[in-house]
Amino acid sequence: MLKFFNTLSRQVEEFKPIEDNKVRMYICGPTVWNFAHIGNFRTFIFGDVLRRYLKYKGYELTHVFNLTDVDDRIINEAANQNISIDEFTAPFIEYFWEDFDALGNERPEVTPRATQHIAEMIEIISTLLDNGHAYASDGSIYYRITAFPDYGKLSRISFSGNKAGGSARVDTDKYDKEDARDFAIWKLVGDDEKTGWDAPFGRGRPGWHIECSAMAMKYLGETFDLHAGGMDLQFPHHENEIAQSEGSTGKQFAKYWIHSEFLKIDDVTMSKSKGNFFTFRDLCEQGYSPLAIRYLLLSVPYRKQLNFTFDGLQAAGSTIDRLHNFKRIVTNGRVSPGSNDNVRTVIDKSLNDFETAMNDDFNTAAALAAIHDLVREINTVVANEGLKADDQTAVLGVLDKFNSVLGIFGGDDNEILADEIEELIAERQSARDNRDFARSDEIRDLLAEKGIILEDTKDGVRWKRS
RNA sequence: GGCGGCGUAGCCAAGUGGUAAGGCAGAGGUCUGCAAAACCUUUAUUCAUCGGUUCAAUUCCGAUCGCCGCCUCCA
Repeated sequence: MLKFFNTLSRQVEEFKPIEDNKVRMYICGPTVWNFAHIGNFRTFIFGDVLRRYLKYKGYELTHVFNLTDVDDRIINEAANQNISIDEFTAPFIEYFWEDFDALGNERPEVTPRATQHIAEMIEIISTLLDNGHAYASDGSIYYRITAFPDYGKLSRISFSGNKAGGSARVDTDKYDKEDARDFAIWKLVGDDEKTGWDAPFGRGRPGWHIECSAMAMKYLGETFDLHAGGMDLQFPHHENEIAQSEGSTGKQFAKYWIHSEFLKIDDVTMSKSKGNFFTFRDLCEQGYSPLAIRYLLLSVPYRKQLNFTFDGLQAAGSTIDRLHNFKRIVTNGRVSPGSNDNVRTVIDKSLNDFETAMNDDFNTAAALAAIHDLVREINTVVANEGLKADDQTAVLGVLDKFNSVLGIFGGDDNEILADEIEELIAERQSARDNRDFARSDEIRDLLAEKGIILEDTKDGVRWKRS
């Protein structure tokens, strides 16, 4: 039974989708030209684990992940360069998916773009104008928060707490709004501007939040199961999505909301000014593997701030090596026929612990501990009595299950070596048998140059890629 | 000023009203012609500090200290 923390109710609840076997889920993606820092990727990796676990639980999934290509900087930059928005954003989008894939994420079912859903946004805005949830003022269309009494139910932000001194920052003089909290849903640009879209209420650009309301309801329906995203989006973005969507339909928007926490870097906030702003590619260029980055980012449960350090990344790399080694040893190890009851017990316990942990608000730290327990126990069996054939199949089977959720074992590494290399390995073995260590060391060095590392064990020689 | 989160071994961290998961690093060991790798074992009388409740608190309550996020534009 899957339980997790629902931001709406502020408590851990059992997950019950609207339809028994289907989950409709929306995750806010990045602005396409400003996505690359590692904090964002924690959100995307958690979103990926979320979708994989729902599939693991047998749900048929429709997962919408939007790419924001409407923002002032994009529109203005494209206009400056005298190219279309699509032409401007295409390279950024391609770059994004490369990173997304390299981190081992599955592509969501639907990946809509805001610029292709302007008509749907206009429709919602028209409804909101008609039913009194929006008004035109000072060249823009604003959402009327006083018309939506539920406003603030997600983030529980109390505007009355803002004080005039200190940090109050709602500047009521700046715009001609009825209420300081009202936010723009359509920003008029005037007829002479090239950059905008025609609408019944005037040529303009959509506000930030309306795109997600439009795309979520288009692909998932007016009410759907699950909406996720980073903590930074909880307010105002998600609060405003609710206001717009529920204001226009009168129905509940998303039943469950999940927000993942952000990163600290060496205990301080990540920011460009602090010089601790990393992108995924920065880290790859420094030699850290994508799987190590993935492991680190999901090793701490999503609701905790994760303290990102290079020591931690190094440690994650070692851990990933150990897990991959384990899979390699089980895959390539010699086995005798039959099975071992103890091994079955270990496997069952590990799988049970894993699912219990994931069911408990996606406790990935505890889920990983269940995997490590399995690794240790099975390694001991391999070292002592050796693995039986049926157990080998069962262990690999459970590893596949873990991997289908967490994606940390990478692809199939049951690689076949070139004949020439196999021959060298065999030749070295016979040289060792003849105590011709000069020749055997020579071959070992030769293979090392080719990126093949040999390991002598009591069960014979093993190899791996360096 | 308002709201929320966090503080557990050298590091990253899970967790619970009944006496501390897991990983990394370290130490010891096994294996080995050597080396490397791999594997195994091991590492907190204690959970920021001080009070309180309780038979019992790291876990509940209060205070203090420290750290982080949101409350503004842009997305």
